[in-house]
Amino acid sequence: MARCALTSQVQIPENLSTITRRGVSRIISEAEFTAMLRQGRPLRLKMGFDPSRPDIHLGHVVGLRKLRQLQDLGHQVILIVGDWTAQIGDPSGRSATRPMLTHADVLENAESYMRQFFKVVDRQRTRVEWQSQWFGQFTLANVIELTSRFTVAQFLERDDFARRFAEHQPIAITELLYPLLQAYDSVVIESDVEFGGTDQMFNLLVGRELQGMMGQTPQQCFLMPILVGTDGIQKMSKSLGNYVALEEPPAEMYGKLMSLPDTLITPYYEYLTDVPDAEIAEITQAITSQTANPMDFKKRLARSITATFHDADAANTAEAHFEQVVQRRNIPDEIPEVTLAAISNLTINQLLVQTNLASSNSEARRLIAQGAVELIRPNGERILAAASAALAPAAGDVIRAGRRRFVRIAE
RNA sequence: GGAGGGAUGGGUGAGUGGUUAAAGCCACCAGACUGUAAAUCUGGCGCCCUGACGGGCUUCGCAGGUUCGAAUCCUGCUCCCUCCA
Repeated sequence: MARCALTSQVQIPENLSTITRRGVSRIISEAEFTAMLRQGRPLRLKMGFDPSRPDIHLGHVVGLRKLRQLQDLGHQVILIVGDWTAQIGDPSGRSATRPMLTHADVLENAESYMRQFFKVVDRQRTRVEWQSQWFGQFTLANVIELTSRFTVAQFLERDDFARRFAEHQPIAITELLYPLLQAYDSVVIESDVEFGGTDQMFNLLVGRELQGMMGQTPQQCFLMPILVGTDGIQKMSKSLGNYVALEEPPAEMYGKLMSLPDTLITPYYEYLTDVPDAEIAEITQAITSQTANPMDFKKRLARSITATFHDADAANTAEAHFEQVVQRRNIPDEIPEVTLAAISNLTINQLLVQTNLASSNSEARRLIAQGAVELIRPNGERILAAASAALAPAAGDVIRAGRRRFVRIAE
């Protein structure tokens, strides 16, 4: 509805709480923001990203959905590609010398990022700006002018700087520059509202302050809650391996969502779906009172999210796959194959390694000892592999190693 | 410029000459159970040989050395952190 009316006026919703509360950790300042919304002019919504890490996962989606909601009311997203800082490379972390990204890498990463970004955000109402447009001409004089506005003490206030300083962890000088560059972006595009996770609060506030110093109306800061990853403990992040990527294949996406601890069902509904608040309250109630099986809510969640990033068919297929393989322990429809010739004369151990069901001979031995390996005949007969006995697989048989690893023997 | 501290298996972190393939925790894998790849419980978790018992090899920043024996001691190097100036 709103999205087809590109030229229409900005809408002002009567009930702002969907915008200002759900999936929002904090707005600085909420009063100023609602006043801005009521002005009825299209707001410039700033969102930046660093094309050194092109993968988007569900943790990022919380904020992207908020952008989309505001776009649907007629506001404008300005996506800033941090190509300039990305080419320097990220100084943080101990991964010593990260190779400098080439211009081609940056372009490629940016393209990949945007492909994912626009699965949620409306491309029609988005303007893309590259940081190099303004930082390309920056001189040392500009840098000095910019850095002179803040003090080291101010910057050491930032949570992670303070923590790392206290713990004697390294802080690179360039890292201190990051908030400044990000803040300057806000000035250049005259941002009205900037979005980021709660861990971005400091950076967003520097932008707000700098704009004020430069005589602009300070931007509002939208802090998105940190999404807890599939481990149920730490924030979703690629390096922790507890993430669900947007470009994950459907079955993988669905399965990862089913591995969420039950406690995460409610927040995921709240942050990642349009299921109404009242209904989420009912779900929460049903789970806490144990009147329903949480698995069913989780299935619905997994289906819904998978459908968003793929489509309804893919989501249904993923669910069928899950029920078949995980719940009923049957063989999946599509599994890798090896030819009988390729594995003849191999011991069971070697066979498992050859077919990637085990990473090493020792691993294969362990799996067998643990009773994880079996041969499944076309007629359904299952023969558990024992360390001493030969398996003698024939064409058409399937070898299973653990719950989810299979290989079929072809002619 | 000076002084001190540190580098251990995917992560964290014990270990200061042999009982250490290296504690504990996390992650991961498997099995049981089940309501799911949830939860819980049990086991495993360097590589190679072995049906097993067992054996062999490699590993504690890098390179040398001392010793019957080194993650542990010595020398040099690389990298990191802190404090003083």
